Amino acid sequence: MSRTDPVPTTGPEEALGQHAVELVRAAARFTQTVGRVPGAVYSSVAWRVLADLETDGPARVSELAAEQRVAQPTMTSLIHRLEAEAWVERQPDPSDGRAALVVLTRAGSLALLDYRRAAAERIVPLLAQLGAADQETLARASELMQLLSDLD
Amino acid sequence: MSRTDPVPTTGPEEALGQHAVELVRAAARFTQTVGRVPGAVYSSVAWRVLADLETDGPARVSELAAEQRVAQPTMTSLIHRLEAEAWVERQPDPSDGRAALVVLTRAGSLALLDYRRAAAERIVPLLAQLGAADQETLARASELMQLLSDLD
DNA sequence: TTTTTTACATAGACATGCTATGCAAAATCG
DNA sequence: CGATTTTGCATAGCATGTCTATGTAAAAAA
Repeated sequence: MSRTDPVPTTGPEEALGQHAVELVRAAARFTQTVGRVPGAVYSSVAWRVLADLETDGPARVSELAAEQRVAQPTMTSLIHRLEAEAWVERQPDPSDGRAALVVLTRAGSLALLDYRRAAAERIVPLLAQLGAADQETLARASELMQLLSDLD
Repeated sequence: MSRTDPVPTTGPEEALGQHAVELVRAAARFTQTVGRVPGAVYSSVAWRVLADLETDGPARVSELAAEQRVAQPTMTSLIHRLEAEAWVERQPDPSDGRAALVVLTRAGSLALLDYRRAAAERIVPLLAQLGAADQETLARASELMQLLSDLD
């Protein structure tokens, strides 16, 4: 198979598809390059779990796995790591002997606060280089991306 | 350390910071939930490397690492995996005996095409549920996220 | 020509993700 | 009510993805 033969491109009727692919690419690249917080060891899933626990209170492992779209064993091992950091605690669920309730600790809240501070420090200078209209566009896009994530 | 003591929140002057954190969170979650293509084994970095090779032609390992904001050994091992898939080839750089030029193969182009098709199939139905104005907002946000990634 | 720098590979560590499977508790069924 | 099925989580085992530290060979500089 030669490297020089052209590969057919998509037709002009698929503008929405190209927008879709472009959006995923841009969001992934943005997450990769801008969204990395210096010194942060854990993935964005970890921080979103902590944020969800802060917002919604204690939750089961399987609930967290479903929310974050990861397999249950993946969430089990993440929770174990967060437990080792003392950022969450595991409590028995009084209404179900099989389940465990994952609870955010104060140390977890503080770690989340530090993470958010570091993320803001990193990104605000970039956003500040944009005009007000573009900043507004990105704010609205945040809502839309959240909405699409929920739709999924 | 109790779990119930409140953690102080940020002041009202930091609206831009909250927007910044929200944007990162939304982009990361969108990438995690919507951007996952069923059956895709490799990370989004892998697909972006292939896309960059397609757009810009052969590149060195260290160039690719810098572009994707990963360490050089990370890119080395990724290129080895892509080479095992026959999606890229390594060619000696005629002008530098140390360097290796990474070249996209036709199989790599086809794999990229399949990936884009699968991604579009996954995301277009979601985008189609939005109004034209929101679709336009997301298209502009794609450009802005790319711009911010480049600024970084 | 010798030294330093550069480009890439290797080693080793750990996080993140998956599937398959095990175990114990809850729920269901006969 | 006892037996079976389902459910919630843990464990095992594997591959990817990421890092830092270090090695090697070629190029560049001294």
